[in-house]
Parts: sequence; C-alpha cells; structure tokens
Amino acid sequence: MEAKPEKSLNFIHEIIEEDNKTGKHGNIVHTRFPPEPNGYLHIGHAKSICLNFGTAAKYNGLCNLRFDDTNPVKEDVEYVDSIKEDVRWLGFDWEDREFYASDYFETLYNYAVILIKKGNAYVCDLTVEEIGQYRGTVTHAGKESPYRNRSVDENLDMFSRMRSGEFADGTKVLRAKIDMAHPNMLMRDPILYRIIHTEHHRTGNKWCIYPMYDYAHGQCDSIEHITHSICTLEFEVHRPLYDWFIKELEIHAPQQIEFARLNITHTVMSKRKLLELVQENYVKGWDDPRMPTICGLRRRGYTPESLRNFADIIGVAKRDNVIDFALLEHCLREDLNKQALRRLAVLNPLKLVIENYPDELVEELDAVNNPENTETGLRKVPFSKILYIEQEDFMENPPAKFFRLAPGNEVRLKYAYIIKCTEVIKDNNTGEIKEVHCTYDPETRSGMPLSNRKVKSTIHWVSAKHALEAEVRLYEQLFTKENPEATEEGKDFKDNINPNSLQIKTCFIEPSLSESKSGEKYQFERIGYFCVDPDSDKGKPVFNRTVTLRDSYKIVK
RNA sequence: UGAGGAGUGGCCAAAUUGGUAAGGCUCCUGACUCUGGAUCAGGCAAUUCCAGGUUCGAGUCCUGGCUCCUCAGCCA
Repeated sequence: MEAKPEKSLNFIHEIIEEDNKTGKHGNIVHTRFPPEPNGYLHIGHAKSICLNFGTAAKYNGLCNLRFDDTNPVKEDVEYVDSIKEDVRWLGFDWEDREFYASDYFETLYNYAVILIKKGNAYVCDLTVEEIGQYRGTVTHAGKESPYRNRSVDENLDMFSRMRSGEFADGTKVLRAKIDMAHPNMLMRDPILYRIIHTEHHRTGNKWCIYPMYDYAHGQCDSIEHITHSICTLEFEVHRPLYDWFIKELEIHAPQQIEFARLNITHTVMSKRKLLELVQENYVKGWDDPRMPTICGLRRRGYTPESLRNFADIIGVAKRDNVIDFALLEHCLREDLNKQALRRLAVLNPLKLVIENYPDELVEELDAVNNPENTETGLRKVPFSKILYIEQEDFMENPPAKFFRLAPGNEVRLKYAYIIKCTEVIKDNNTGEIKEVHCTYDPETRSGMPLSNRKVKSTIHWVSAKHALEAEVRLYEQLFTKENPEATEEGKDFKDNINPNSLQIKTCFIEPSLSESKSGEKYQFERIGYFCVDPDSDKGKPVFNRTVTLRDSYKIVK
C-alpha cells in the first residue's frame, strides 16, 4: 500500500525533515519552550508549547522547559509555578529538563569576557537617553559612543567591577561592538549587560549585572544544544544578531525558525493588555473564565485535549492570522460532546403542572448519562406532578416551525412522558405567563411500547419538588468587536469590552448534581456545557457555562 | 522613505515543487434523532494582491508595482 501522509507538513516540519535528510543537526531534534516568568501563560503560548513539545515528540526528540529569567525586576517564582502547572495540564512533560537562563549566568559572563578580549564588546558610560540618541533611527545611521574604543584591559577591568557591584544602576552597560550604521537597528552595538541591584528569585544577590534577552537567549539555546529554536515572527530581525554571537563565540549553532503568533477574534493576547484587564478589575483575576489565559480557559471548562487539537488544526505559518473564535469553540464542543455527562437543568424556569398526574407520586426515571458513550450508563431522575421547564420552550402564540410546547400541542418530556398543553395561567395585571398546565399520556413513558409515538420535539425539565438551586455564570465574549484593538481616536481596547460578558443567575438542577466537584464538566441537555467552579459551596454549587450547544433553531418572522 | 518578513473563498490553510485551486471553521439546505445537540448527505463562496512576461500549461518561474506586519527598551 502507498503510504501517503494524511496531512501535509507545516513549513517548520518541512525544514526539519530536510535537515534530517542532510544530517544537518545529526538527525537530532531538540526544541525548547522558553517563557519569561513574568506573567501567566495564554492560549498563544499554548500554540507555541504544542508546537515545541509536539515537534520534539514527532521526531523522537526532546523539548526543554527553560525560563528566560534575565530580568529580576519583573520576574517571580509565582509565575514559574503557574507556568509549570499550565504546561503540565496541557499534557506535556519536560522530565528533568527544567532549566533557567540564570543557571547559565556564569557561562554567559565568561562568554562576555571572550567577546571583550576579542575586541567585540566594550563598557559604555552613556546614559539611557544618550544611548537612544546615538542609536539613530531606521532611516538614519547612528553614531559611535565615545567609549567605544576603550582598551581591552580597561573593558575587562570595568566589566569585572560592574559585576562586583562598584557601580550604580544605569551608570554603565556592556555593549557589543558591531556597527552603529548597520541597516538593522539591532546590530547597532546592542546592550549585553546592564546593572540591576535587585534580588533575583533564583540567584538571590549573587549578581548585580544581568544579561539582556538578546544576548542570553541564543546562547542559552546553544548551551542546551537546541537544534531548532522555534520562536515568533518579531524575532526574525534579531536572528542576524544571534548568529553573530554564535559565530564570534564559536559555539553550537541552533537554527532559529520563526512562525506567526496566534490571534483570535474578540480577544486580546498581549501580556500587557491582559494585565491591564486584571489590574483595573475588568475581570476577576488571571483565571477569570473570560480570560484567554490557560488558567482562565481551564476554569471556564476547556479541556487540554481540545486546546491541543485547536493548536494542531490552526496550522503553523508565517503570515499574520486571526483565528475565528468559533473554531476554538468547535474544538471544545467536539471534545466535550464525547466526554461530558448529560444532566437536566432549567435556567429560566416556567412552572408546569401535569393535571392528571397523581399528586404525591414520584417516579424515578432512567436517564442516559452520555449517548455518545453508553459505557457511562444510566442514572435515576425523579419525576412528579409539578415541574419546571424552560421559558423558551413554551409559546402561547407560536410562529410556524416552533416545535416546542404551545396550547394544544404535544411534546415529549425527556426520559418521561408525552404531554399536551391544556391551559395557560397568566397574571391578571401584567399578562405575564405564571404557569402552564398540561395532561400526560401514562402509556408513553420512555421505554413503554407506546412511547415511540412521534412528536415534534423533546424538552428538558426538572421536578420542582426535587430540584436543587445552583448559581450559573453565563459568559459571553469579553469584547464586542472582532478586533478589540481597532478603535477610534482617543479610545482603546477597553472601550470595546462587552458589558454582558458575565451574567449570573440562579437555576434549577437535577438532584444528582448535588455531589458535583470542582472542575467536573457536564452537558446541561439542550443548553450547553457547564463546569463546576471552585467557588462552589457544599449546598450551593456554582456552574460556569463553558460554551453553549449549537442551536440551529431560528425564529421565523 | 533603512532593514527584515508576508500576501490563496468571510476566517484559517493545502496544493506531491510547472499539470489545470484539498480540507477545516462560518453560513445555508435536507436526512436522521427521545438534546432544533451529535451524526450523515449536499450546497453557497476564489480573476490565488495587481500589471506585464516565459511556457502547450503559472498559485508555483521572471520583471515591475501595491498592501500589510516587525525593528529606534538598560523589556522579553
């Protein structure tokens, strides 16, 4: 049989297969996911995590987790812990390969000394402002620092004194000596080290000089013998610099490949903006179920499987892209449909009285836990004379093609009987529908011979006497606009926040849900997928609406 | 206007390297269904950024344009 690849390779995997053909990296694939521990991971990171770990797995290689902790001012162990939790939750294992740029500070320092000795780096006393001015602009060459031609000995001496803490923050930096007129701004004598007298979350007070990301990142990849350094597009212009370091230092050369970062409609993805949402209380925290953070998605009820599938399905390319939020939801539903147990719950209750049903009778009816997976079995649901049904499932004057309950109309109560609406009770003053009365056909209980009678629809319900109260949090998109950042003059993305992104209400749920535990996921039949929020109390569970069910019913006017 | 990237249905994304535009999402039909869910079947939707050129044949090659993105932190 012809073994045809069912799916074409993305451009990164094409490069890797080509490399493996030529033996460029000795047929080894070693990647890494390199977050800075200065914030929480979001779904954009998930794309990168899946790509890096997934690529390594695909080619029998390894993937490291490395924290790029080169700036003690912004970083914290809190973030290290959350990042590890999120990567693990997504389903990836870095085994014993948990590294930190700070593990390599000594090596990085020695590399810097080599550069100084080669005349490739110098200590510069210019101020922040001056360095900015001397750099020039994209269209005009910069000019050389007056400190550029210090002797090797003087540079060595000053760099070592920088390390020993002799100088104040901001007074000196170590710079690469490349070309102040270089057309690529990043090559205009970039800063390698700056002085920061701040305690580092791992190295404590051992250091008061810290390497810049641009200097550290490539060398860290090299030290770890990374073969393919996969990163996002904005680092494409940095690549010549990274290559320059590697060449001057004569060390292992990782191959950097850049891909386009993920964007999703109706959401923002930058750490800065997400931080703003949290700090200014537009959401309740990093794990607010409306946030695109991994912890937010987790709390919302997303599954790792759905996220991994999403990352796989969106592809990897170099063109800017905006993925439709609907695709994310599609991946979610696809997974939840298979996983989630079905339950009955009524969000907008309308009292339904079955007139010919015995007053005190309670029947325990069999209900299917998941029709997609019969191994999940059945459960009992109590049925009695007075029920709650969904307000949307009844109309006094229904339009054409309304299949649900209406005066004189028959519907089936899920897992129970076929009923016929006989009367509508309304408030005399307001005309509001208070309750609906009906009769049931005792021969039509699910499973009975006569239960097969065709009716137009089946609606869900909950027995009033047995129902439990629960809080439901109904989420909508956080932003009303597809692109929240497209704003008029003087406005910003926060002006596009959806005022209805969270709606809290009390609903009725079937009694079997009383024991539900935080994190559990259910499908409330005909409504959507919900998961138990950690805010739940013993007597009063809280459910987050993860995503609604698709609804192809449209009211015809 | 310097440098580096990218342009294929509404949104993603393929096209075996020059052979006659896959697939997914969205939307719309229909079938089936004790979830108007799921499933199944079908449909709408593309001068492949533009203009020339080479070729029997171009999304793929050549020439010239256009548009968009990234870079002027002692952030990553």
